[in-house]
Parts: sequence; structure tokens; C-alpha cells
Amino acid sequence: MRTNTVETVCEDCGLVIDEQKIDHGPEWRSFATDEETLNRTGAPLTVARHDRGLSTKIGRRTDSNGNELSGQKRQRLARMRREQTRGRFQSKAERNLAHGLGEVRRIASVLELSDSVRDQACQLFRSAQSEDLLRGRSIEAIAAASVYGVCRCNGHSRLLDDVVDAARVEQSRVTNAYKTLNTELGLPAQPVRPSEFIPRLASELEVPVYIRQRARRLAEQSESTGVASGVKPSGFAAACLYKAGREEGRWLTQAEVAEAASVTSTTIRSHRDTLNELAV
DNA sequence: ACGATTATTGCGTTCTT
DNA sequence: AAGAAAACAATAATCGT
Repeated sequence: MRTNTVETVCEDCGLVIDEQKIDHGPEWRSFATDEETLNRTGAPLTVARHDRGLSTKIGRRTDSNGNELSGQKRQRLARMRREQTRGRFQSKAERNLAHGLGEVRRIASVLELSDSVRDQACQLFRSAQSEDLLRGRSIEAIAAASVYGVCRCNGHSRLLDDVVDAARVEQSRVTNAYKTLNTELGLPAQPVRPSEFIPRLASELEVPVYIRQRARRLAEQSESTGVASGVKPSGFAAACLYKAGREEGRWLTQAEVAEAASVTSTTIRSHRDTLNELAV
């Protein structure tokens, strides 16, 4: 990890993990002689909008002091607004960018992602466009793939299905877009860890907290020893929950946890055995 | 419901062309 | 180098208790 003033970069893979982490804040400066009248010179910059948040909006109905406008002035303002909107996008690429970032923002908001993650997704979309990955693919697909990719890189427990539900694109298109994003941009997508599934499964099964914690410990332990590699993460997580429940009494059946993780009870048994070998 | 056994699938490796 | 094929591990299905 290397952090300079602008961005945080993983040195192994070169991924920009967090860009513009520093909030420069509004530029408070006073040009007046007395320091009490501070004026801000603009909104904070953001990566989440195509113009980095610098666009100007022309309001309706009232002037800057809140007074009603006369009909003639309203007409003039309406014309100004129209022409400004027309001139906002200089190129087709910029229109695409605005559209894509809008979609990214929408999906991120549906999934209730943090602002930091959302901005990373926006940044990823920008990279995708500058690497010319958009041609032949829909903007929506790339946007969804960007969100999913960032979730994967951050170890968030958002599944592809969740993102696809939030996006209005077929799953196959998102998968395709994500694959190209992954190969062309070399995303450091971490494997999905079983422990990420514990909370989701536990709440679905309405499992007491202490069992959930026990299951989580089991999962994390197994992850560190590497026995959980190469298996379906949700299945392994389900097995952890099953074993935790059994240790604390008899709360869960194999069929139940299997159902919740959409695997079969055979998978639960097989993982349970590997867990037992580990604990002794 | 659980366990043991057999069947299938998916995937990286290796052999061919 | 691209594709076919034999091989292996994970998961699913089935049957027995």
C-alpha cells in the first residue's frame, strides 16, 4: 500500500484503491479585509458526476434573493437554461459518461453502498471508458459491472445477483462486462470469502447471535488455514453455521442450512467433516 | 434426519493436431 | 498456439438406516 496526497495504491497490483481520499473541502477564503465574511468558491469536487460536480443549474421562479420573477424575465431565463443544457455535453463520450455515472450512482444507492465505494465504482467506470471498453457493450452493463467489481475488490458481500437485480440488464451481459473489466483492467478481485455469507445466512435462518459469532469464528479460522479455498463459499459458510448450531445445542438441520445457501445437504456434510478435522 | 455410496459437473492440466 | 481428452475435486442424487 502506498499513499500519496491524491490516491492510495496497492503496490502488488497497482489498483487505485481510493482516489481523492482527502476532502479538500470548500475553498474558504476571504477577499474582504475583515475575516468574518468568508465566501466559498464552489462545491467540493466529486468523481461521481461527469463534470466532477461543477455544473451550474439555473433555477426557476425566484431570483437569488428569493423574489418572484416577472414573466418576461422568466422567459429569458428559460431560454438560457435550454441553451446551457444543450451545451453541457461537449461530446458523445461525455454524454455516455454522464449516463454511465448516473447508472452507477443509481445502483449504488439501491444497494446502499457507502459514498467511498460508490466513488470507486464511478472511478472504475471512468477507467473502463478511457480504456475503450464500452464499444459493443451497453452502458448499463458496464456500470453494473463496475459496481460489482468494486464490491469484489473491497470484499463486500454483494453478490452478482444483487447487482443484477438493481440493474436493468441481463445477468449474462453484466458477467461479460465484468470479465472484460477484470482482464483488461486487471482488477485485484479477491475471492469471495465464506465469512461474508455468515450474516446473510444467519439472518435468513433467524439464528441467535452467539451462534452466528461462533460460525463466523469458524469460517475465519478455516479461511486462514486455507482449507476453504476452492469450494463454494456459501456452502462452506452454511456448514460453519450448521456446526456452530450443533455445538451450542440442536438448532439447525442440514437440510435447513443447505436450503438457505442453495446447496444440498451432502455439501454440508462434506464441509462439516473438514471442519471437524481442523478443530480436533 | 443423517450417513454412505454413486453420479454428475466443472475446471485446470496435458496431450494432440 | 488452438483444441481435444483424460483426470481430479466439488457438488448433487440416490439409497439405506
